[in-house]
Amino acid sequence: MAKNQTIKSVKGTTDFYPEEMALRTWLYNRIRQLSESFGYEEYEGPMLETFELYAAKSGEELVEKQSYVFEDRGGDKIALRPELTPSLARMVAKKQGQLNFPLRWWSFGPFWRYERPQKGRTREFFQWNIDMVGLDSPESDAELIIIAAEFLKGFGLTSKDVQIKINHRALMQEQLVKLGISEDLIPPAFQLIDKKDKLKFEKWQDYAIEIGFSNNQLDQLNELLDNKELWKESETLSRIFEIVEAYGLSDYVSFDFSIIRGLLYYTGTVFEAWDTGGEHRAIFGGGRYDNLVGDVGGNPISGVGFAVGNLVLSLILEQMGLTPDYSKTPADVFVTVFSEELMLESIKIGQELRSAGIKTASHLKLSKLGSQFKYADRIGARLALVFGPDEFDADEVKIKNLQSGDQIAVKRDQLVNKITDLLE
RNA sequence: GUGGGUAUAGCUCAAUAGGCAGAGCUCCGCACUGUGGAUGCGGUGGUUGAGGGUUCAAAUCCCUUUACCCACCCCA
Repeated sequence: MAKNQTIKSVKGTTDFYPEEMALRTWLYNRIRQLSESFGYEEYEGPMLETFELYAAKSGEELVEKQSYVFEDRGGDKIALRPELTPSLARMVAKKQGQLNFPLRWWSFGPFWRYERPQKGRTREFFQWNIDMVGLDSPESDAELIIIAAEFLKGFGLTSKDVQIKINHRALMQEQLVKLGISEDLIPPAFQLIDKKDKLKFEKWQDYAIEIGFSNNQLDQLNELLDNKELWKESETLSRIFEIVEAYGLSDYVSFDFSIIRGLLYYTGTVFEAWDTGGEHRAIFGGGRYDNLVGDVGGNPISGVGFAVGNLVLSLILEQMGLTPDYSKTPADVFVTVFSEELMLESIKIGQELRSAGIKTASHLKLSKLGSQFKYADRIGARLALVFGPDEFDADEVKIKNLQSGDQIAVKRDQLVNKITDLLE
């Protein structure tokens, strides 16, 4: 079939063929296990939300340019969710009186952002979100950072491969005020700091002057950015580092005054994880948000959490050879068909094995034994069964080990036991 | 939204200066009608992304267009 005749997939979406799906499921299972080990419960929000939910607080770029928005048949403005935290806030606000705080919740699902796809970025992607809502303390910030570090460590990534960089928005604000930066210059100042590593130094300085920094303030800002001990000025960060150290994970976590986070709703601790080579974009990002539940109509309640996309993480893991081998074994046992007369009996044999909990695929048409073995080998089956006239007369089934080529005959009534033994 | 690159068989890629569109792998068949992987032989598979132009002749040169990739922006 000619390529230009196949119907195209939607730009920026991913087809999960069995191999890719195996990776996704593997990732999901690790996430579930880790989340549950810290006592977090799985939840899920809708893929569709009102546009209004994001309009307030998610940040202009994300809402105005990157959201999939459409009008439904009733005329309501609907968005495909570009992130989960607002949905979480909405769900918490809705049942606020009935929930046991602090909540420890996690989720893994699809998100959509209308962007130009490139390496580590697609329009449809998956995210792990994990949040604690209803407890505002350095200890709760630290727990999320610990989970993040354990997550990375669990894959075999070392502190030399990845780093979690943390900062605190209140600390930044304080320090900027100390420089005599006026209230309305603070948001642009955050942007400026965010751009420090992205622009050439001279350009960055020009930009600073342009938004209203004095030369003196600029010098002082540079001093701030070079100050690796600045976190000591923040009680919260000090406590977080203390706890992280108690967990033996200090290597993974470092202070970085340039971590800002684009989303507007973060109010306290903010953190991101990066590969130390600086080759990829951020692996995850998160932080504390004080006002979000209040913003969607609930009583103000604080939360902290982070989101990990599947793409950058997968790229890094694959690059470092930390993904599992996908030994493709959809079926451990493959039952061949010898002849028209014996086909039903072969299918029955397959059914017996399945009843015993053995993953079994049956051949469903007459064809040469050779091609049946070939197929069995290709799908990764470990054993192939032959049931022909000779076996029928002797009340036996032949079991062939597809790796070694050895073949044995067993009595029909011992087949399940024998195969169970062989597969162990 | 801005900039760069690529497009030839299912996949990876060739095709001198414009001159018969090819190879490897895969797939299918046979050697091997009760046994897969190895080997050998044979075969299927193409409107060279699409549309137009120049030319005796276009995968190749020109124009238009689409898709994909990469970077910026932004972010997971």
